[in-house]
Amino acid sequence: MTRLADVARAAGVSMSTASRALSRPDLVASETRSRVLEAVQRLGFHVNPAARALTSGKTGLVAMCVPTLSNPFFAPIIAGAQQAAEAADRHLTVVVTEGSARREAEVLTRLSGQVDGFIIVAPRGGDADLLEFGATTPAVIAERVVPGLTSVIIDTPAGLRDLTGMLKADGHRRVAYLSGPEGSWMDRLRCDALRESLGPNGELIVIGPLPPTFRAGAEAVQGILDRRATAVVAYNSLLALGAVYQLHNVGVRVPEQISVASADDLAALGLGAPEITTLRFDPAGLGAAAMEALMRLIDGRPPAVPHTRIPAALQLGSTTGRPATDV
Amino acid sequence: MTRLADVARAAGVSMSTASRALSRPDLVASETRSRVLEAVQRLGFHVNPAARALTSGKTGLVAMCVPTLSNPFFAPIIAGAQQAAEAADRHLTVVVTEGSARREAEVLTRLSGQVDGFIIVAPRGGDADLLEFGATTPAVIAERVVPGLTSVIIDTPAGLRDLTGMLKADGHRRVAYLSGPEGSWMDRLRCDALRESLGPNGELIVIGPLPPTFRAGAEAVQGILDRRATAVVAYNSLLALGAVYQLHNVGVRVPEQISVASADDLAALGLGAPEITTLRFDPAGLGAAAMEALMRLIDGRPPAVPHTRIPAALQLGSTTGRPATDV
DNA sequence: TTGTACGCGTTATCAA
DNA sequence: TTGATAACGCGTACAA
Repeated sequence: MTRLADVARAAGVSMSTASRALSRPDLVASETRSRVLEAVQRLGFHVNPAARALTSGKTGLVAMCVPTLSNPFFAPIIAGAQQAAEAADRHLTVVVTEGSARREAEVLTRLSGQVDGFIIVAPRGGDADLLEFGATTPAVIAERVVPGLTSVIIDTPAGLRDLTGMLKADGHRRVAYLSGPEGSWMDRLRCDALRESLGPNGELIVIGPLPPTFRAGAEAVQGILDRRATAVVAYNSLLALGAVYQLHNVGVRVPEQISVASADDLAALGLGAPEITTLRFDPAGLGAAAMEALMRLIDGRPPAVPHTRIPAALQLGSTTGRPATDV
Repeated sequence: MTRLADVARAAGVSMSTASRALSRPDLVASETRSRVLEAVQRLGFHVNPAARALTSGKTGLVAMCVPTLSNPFFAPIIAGAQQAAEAADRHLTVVVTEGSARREAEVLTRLSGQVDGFIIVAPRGGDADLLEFGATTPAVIAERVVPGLTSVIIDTPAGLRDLTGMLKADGHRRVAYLSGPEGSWMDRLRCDALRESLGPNGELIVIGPLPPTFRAGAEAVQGILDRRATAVVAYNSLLALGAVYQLHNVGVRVPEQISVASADDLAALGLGAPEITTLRFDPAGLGAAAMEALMRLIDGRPPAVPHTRIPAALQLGSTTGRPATDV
């Protein structure tokens, strides 16, 4: 392993100059700098992250806390963050909190000091706890807004308002919402957006909280039929697909009798075999944006925008339409 | 941040004794050791990985390479490995290779020297390359066997032989296999197991390679019908579910006309709404076993077993049965 | 069995 | 703009 000392010797400068040429190039005469960089190239030098961490306190490691890996929604978010980290020569470590506020707090405590910062995805902890934590450690929140912290979200509520507009225009008034996992902040926001945009003439029937699975979607169908909804909006595509499947099974035609749509897009699972009306967005972009914001925080620069919104566009499928019967 | 020096002072011993009590407990008097451990607990001490890395060369970071995060099969494997790492005070960094042998090689090169070892899941590289890499860096292979390297696999081939036995007993002779992603070593193994256990009187119709998605499963149905298979075995549950869905759509009854089964178990997605006949196993156990084997390798201890097999048990569902028509 | 003293590779402080 | 030097926190000969 070639060390910085070797580079310094080869370039005929002191170690401190060599170090500066790499980490603070602006503080070094350009001629000196190029001599150092040339030596770095020639010797194939890479800084030793451990040694750097020891003095600078920055480990080059960033932690991402996710509630679960079972929900495939998080997969592309992680992948996006990981690529952004890689591009910046950092490592990403993923920790699963199992959707438990307690375990989330434990993880944050245990890891702080071990990593340079956190991306906390869909946190379950209270605003106050998160705010306090974010005051001492660089942290970016994803899929939730905590006033006072940097956050990145996908604007599914806006997309749902578009969706509701379309459903209303099609004549739907009783809409069932297959709600997401318990404790999900984003779920509440989506639910609120639906209820509000449905307006006083509509009725939102909330079914759940539900695990975001195919099976739960199928099992929710009875409730949907009992409550005479003409449209169903599901928290995610697995729920929606399960509902479509079961509606099929019991002989209800989609969309002639009941429309089905989903609030998120699990395109990666290739779930769109019946082209479900859904929201389309860029989850990897969410991950990358969060990582970039976090890196600014770590470097002491202010984040470009405190709250980033990734747009979610309504994508029409074949599972929504005008209801045959008006209730 | 509490340092080892603080622990030593609190326990009334020297730093080197405190250090030994943690890394080489057997070299320390049991009474001293417990005093140190008590102080560690009380002060909430965690070693500084950077400092340790500087002297020991071990970073406490382990990398797990997975082909993709889109396939939910890998999620519980990652979670299992992550928990094992956490239990051993190590970090796990997940890197995605996109199923590309080139990117896989790049990742391994880039990260070696940055991490203590690798868990390479379903690698795409050639045996020789992997063997060469494993000779210089601690590495455990998951879901593939490379002679000369430590590996951990789920024994789906054995499970598939059980499944074939049942299908044969039910009178099936023409079985379609919805094959998995291109380049998957395990896919070949599963395919071979099916063909072999089907015997000379049976016929295996391979459809694919296919992306492991719901949509691909649905789209494969036409081929299944054209080739007059009476049973379908899918590489994973998403494919199987897509097939069941589409068979429904075109009016083919399952299992009366066609049986459907899956070679892996995506229980976490709640995909079992129609209880698909599938193999049941413990993917988190795979991840944990891989991590434990790797930690032995890193510590210079021989792995307990060179090739670990996680059992896969046949789990009967409602999608398989005796075929109505014999061909 | 325990303690002393040094080195790991880098960054930061301060003086030149 | 550059150089000397002192940390950073821990492991480990070596000595006791």
